[in-house]
Amino acid sequence: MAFVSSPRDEPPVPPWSKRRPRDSGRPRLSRDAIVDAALGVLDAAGYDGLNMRAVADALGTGPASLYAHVSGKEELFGLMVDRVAGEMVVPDPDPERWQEQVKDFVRAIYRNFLAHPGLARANLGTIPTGPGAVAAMDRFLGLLIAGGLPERVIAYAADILPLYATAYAFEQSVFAERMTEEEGAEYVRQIHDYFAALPADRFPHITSMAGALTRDDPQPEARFEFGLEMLVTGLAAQR
Amino acid sequence: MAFVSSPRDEPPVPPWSKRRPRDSGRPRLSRDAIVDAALGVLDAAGYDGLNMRAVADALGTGPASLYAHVSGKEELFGLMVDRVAGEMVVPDPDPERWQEQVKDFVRAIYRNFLAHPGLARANLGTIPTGPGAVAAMDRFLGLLIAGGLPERVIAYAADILPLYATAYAFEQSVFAERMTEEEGAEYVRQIHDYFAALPADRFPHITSMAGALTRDDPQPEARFEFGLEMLVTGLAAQR
DNA sequence: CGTAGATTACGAACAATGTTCTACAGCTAG
DNA sequence: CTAGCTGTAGAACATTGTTCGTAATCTACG
Repeated sequence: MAFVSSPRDEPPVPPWSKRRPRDSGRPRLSRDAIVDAALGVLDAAGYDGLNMRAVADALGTGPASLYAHVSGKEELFGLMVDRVAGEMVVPDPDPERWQEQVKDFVRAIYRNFLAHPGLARANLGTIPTGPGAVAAMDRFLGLLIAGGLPERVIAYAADILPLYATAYAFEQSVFAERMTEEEGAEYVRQIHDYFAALPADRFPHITSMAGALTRDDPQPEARFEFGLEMLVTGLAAQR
Repeated sequence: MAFVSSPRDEPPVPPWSKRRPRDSGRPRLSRDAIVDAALGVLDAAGYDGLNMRAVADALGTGPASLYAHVSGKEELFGLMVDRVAGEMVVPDPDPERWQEQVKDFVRAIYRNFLAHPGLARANLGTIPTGPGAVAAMDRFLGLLIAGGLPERVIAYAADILPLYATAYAFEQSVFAERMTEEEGAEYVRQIHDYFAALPADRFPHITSMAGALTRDDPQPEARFEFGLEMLVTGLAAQR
């Protein structure tokens, strides 16, 4: 019973299991099947390609049928976020390594949202209260408690660290959706040239730092790690 | 020449200056007038109320007229962000107080985005390159340079600190748009009761920390300040 | 001063999308 | 076997971003 989020007992990794219940005789729909299909559409078509008609098509039905199981697109987003959150594996706390464990958890959030582009957008601005998110949150709190932090600090950190991972993943996925890797590199090059070509008397720092400001963008992970390091360092200072 | 962002020499505070050029004889539209009207609509009707028809109505014209000056909604969002960014005032660097100056700048971003709910959403996932944003960024870099940080650290911090302020403001404004202050307090109370009522054997930390996790939500500034403190502390450790 | 060309304005319409209306099919209870 | 309920789905409605085609206005030049 490691995964409380889902009523199914299957291994949690592939969400494509019951994508098309139409194939067997009965055209039965369900919340789980809809969430599965929606995640499939999201992965295949991105945030802009995720609409109720596309989800219904993936299930071989019409958009109206979804509303018998889901109140609307917003609730569907919430269910998708919770499904992904429920698939997170959080280790048992090891007080000796609490900083590394906390970082690993934040990294996992980041990667999960990158894997499903657009989900980060759905998570921002909600307090996730589904079973999957609650389970992950509880185990995350365990890691912070093992770090010996005061309760108020834990409460703040439990909010701010996931926010950082979500915001960063959101920013990344917006770019990943809008352009390919090569186009992104080309875009960064243009930004670099634009910065370098600005009038140096009015923008002395941007022009002189144009290289440093744009060089590492092909490796966004390094920047993410840097911010994570900043946050956890600041957190450890609160003990 | 304090404000490089706008071609106007008026005081930058009230954006309602040329809201209705229809009143005088000539029905002239302009990018600036459209951005002004859009910011007015955004403040009055929120993110969901901001659409091309509403902006056109505020200018006494039809939606098609806007497309002669603005390529679409996305560009309009970018112009709005840049307008607000250009109104930011960044002090001259004082090496003795660099940490406080950096914090003030991040706070200013946060407040600016809170003042115009929904703009944060438009800023996430873009590298702002308009004149207003570039000017603010350059002066921000000056503050970080005065702190004596290495160049690579400055480049990272210049990206992560605004990202934090933007993400936090985005989260806040989503709630502010969806519910009033009292409704928000009621919602937090419900979350608290939900956390406290969870089965304590499966979610031991959430249940025992339900109070701490939800108590301070009426004062989101404290949480914002805490995260800012974490970041700047971690930043200063990199000197 | 007047005309031609270009720019701007904008009503109308198109396409995409979230959602609801309404009718129908199939299962279950009595 | 019938009544009713639940789930299904085609059609349609409302909203919204955007484009088309035409009219109005301005600018440049003779």
